[in-house]
Amino acid sequence: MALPTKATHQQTRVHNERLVVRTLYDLGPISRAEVARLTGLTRTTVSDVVATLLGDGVVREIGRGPSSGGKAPILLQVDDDARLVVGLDLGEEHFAGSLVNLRGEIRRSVELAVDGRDGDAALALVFELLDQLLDGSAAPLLGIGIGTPGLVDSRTGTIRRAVNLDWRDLPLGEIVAERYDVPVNVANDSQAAALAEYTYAGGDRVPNLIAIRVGRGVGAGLILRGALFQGDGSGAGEIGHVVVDADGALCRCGRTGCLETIAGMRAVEAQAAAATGQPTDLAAIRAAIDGGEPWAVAIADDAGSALGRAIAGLIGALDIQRIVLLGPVTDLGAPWLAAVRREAGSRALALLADDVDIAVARPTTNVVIRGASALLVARELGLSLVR
Amino acid sequence: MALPTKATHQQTRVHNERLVVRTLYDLGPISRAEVARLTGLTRTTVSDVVATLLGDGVVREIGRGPSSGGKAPILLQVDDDARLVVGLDLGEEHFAGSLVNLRGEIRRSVELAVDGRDGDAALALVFELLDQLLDGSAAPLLGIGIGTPGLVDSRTGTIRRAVNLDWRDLPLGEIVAERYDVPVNVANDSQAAALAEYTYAGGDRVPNLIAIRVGRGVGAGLILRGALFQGDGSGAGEIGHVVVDADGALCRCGRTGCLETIAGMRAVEAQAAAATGQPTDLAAIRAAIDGGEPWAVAIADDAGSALGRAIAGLIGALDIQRIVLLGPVTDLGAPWLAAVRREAGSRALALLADDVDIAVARPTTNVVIRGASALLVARELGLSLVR
DNA sequence: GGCACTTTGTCCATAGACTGGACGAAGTCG
DNA sequence: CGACTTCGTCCAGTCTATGGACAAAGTGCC
Repeated sequence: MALPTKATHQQTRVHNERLVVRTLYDLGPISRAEVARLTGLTRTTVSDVVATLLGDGVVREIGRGPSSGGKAPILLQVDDDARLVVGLDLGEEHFAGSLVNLRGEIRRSVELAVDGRDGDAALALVFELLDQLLDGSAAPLLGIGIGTPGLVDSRTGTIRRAVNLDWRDLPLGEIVAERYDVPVNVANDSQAAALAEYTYAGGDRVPNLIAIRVGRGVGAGLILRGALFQGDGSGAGEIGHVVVDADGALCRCGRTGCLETIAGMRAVEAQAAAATGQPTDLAAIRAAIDGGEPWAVAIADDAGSALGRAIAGLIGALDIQRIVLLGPVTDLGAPWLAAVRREAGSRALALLADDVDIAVARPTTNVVIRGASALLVARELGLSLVR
Repeated sequence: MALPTKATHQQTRVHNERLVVRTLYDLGPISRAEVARLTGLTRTTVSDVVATLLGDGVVREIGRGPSSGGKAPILLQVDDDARLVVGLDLGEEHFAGSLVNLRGEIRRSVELAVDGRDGDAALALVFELLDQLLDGSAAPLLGIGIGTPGLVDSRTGTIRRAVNLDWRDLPLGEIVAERYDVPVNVANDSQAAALAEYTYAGGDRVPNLIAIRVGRGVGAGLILRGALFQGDGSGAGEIGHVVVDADGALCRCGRTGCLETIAGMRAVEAQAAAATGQPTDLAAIRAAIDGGEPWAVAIADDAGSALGRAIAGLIGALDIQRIVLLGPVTDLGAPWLAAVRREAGSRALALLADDVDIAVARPTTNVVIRGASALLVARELGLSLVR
């Protein structure tokens, strides 16, 4: 059994520094005195820590706040652009990347077409993307976060399997870290989404959260006790291939009746095509739902129900109250979401299900990029997201 | 959002003290110098900490070891009986308890029949059990660990719901802690079992583990990243009430078709009664299975299959490779276990399912008692099992 | 046996970091 | 305008880890 590390004064300091930064980040702009009250640290210590942070440029004084009967407080704020991170989204058709600030706001973006490249050629494309992004960037770079489909071991930064790029056990994190000399974190796309939801939740952050991405595939990212949970083989959250109907349709994974074959984007589109007699994409289905077409509503209900049943299983197993849905299929709108909630609520222990909040994420430019960047932003804030 | 706590010097000290104790506990008898090398602490600090521990009686000097070319080291060892903890198992028919030493060895046991008591009378019985156990005990008591059926919030020690004892939102931990003036930890029986499997696994300890207890109810205890995971509402692992067949039998929770109504002990016995036309308990079913009776094998297969499907969901969601089964229903033996493995293996992503090890726990004297005690032993060693 | 060398455990001065009280600065309120 | 409050800083004090020095107690070689 590996022994944990000893405790030193430096660690105490680092811990408290991060505590102060995080407090300012989440609840800012606030004064030193307020930070002291919130954290339990003395005003002396907070002042000392803040002096360091001001010196590093991570925090700024932005003037006086309203007095509450005494001297007016000097308000402090994290300088969102004091540090930058890179977030990459290695998608199936495009490699996209952005420079992102501490608040997850995108400052510059680059996108390159994959054009069927794989293996080493795909790796070279990653380098090109990074070079373009970093060229002439101003603020110090905290690190690089990478989101990719497939099975990823975030602790080592290894891509265990990414079918379309023909990568297998590729130590991508290590390779990139060496080339650019900054920390690198790698996660799959559902996990990245969960990290984004968690990190950028602001004061509304909760320690346990499930983000479910419903697109071509169905996958979940689990944040448990404030950190990404990946399980023993990096496969935690791979709920898309749990068999929900043994007599169901053949799945690309080789089994039949996986959740993906009922709730996934392709399944939904195939159902719609069968109903209309012609190829029908999600947008068309949504339009039909809005137009009140019964077949479209029924399809949304079916897909949502299947997902809801899977979520009920998650609730029973983990008792997590915040569940965020995202991905293309969420476009199916209210009837779909209602079906998800109905099934999730009625198939788990009532005492647990009643407190669950299932919602669709605010659509943002690029969740994967933001999530990938979150890995590094969180590190600066002392939220060790990967353990 | 609850802010984490600040770091202080005292915490540094506590951390290092525990680090030293754990090193001695796991690798004992060794010298101060060796501890310093293993932990990275200076010899000065280790000496200082050890002085405290000697004063507390937790550690003993047991003479000189062999020299390796210099002054012979003074060997140190944790005194296994320097502290005791109490583990309680509040079962449906009996309340059992034991005094346990730091190594998990049972020193004294007491068992009292419940005889239908509930509410305050049941609470009084807990007190009587504890009084008998503690009467005349020598070594200082570290604390009391309690395992009980039902929904338990381990952080606060509150029993949220225990149907058969008619307890609801009972702050059992607080009550007992106040009466005996020691720390108290409360966990439900599945969680206690998981903790026992984890803590006393010896060199075979893995950070992620699921223990599933199949008796009258079906419940799981989750050890994730080396700590008990309870979810947002203390209900993590309550898989017995996930609906697996919406058209199934009525469950005591009010819904229909919960896992418990198919895989639980009562369901199995009811099936058997229907097949034989007379009341048939688990032992009788087991005998019938051993005798090759088709109806009995079919019942075992049905019950095992349902549990296996639920486990497949867990594997997909969490990718945990060590799953331990325990409780009365495991007596159904090989056909049941085979069904569990078959369904679990064929209904989760093959890449994940292939590495999973599903086994029945070695029957031990009392898993719940040992698990409950583990909570406190681990605390002394600085393995925070509950977070 | 004597000497050089190693290892152990302790002592002591020092440094890093938090604490708590005191104090001036800068507000509010009557 | 004076009493009171709040903010931020300063300073002395305390806790705890650190690193070097040193005596004690071994081993090994000549």
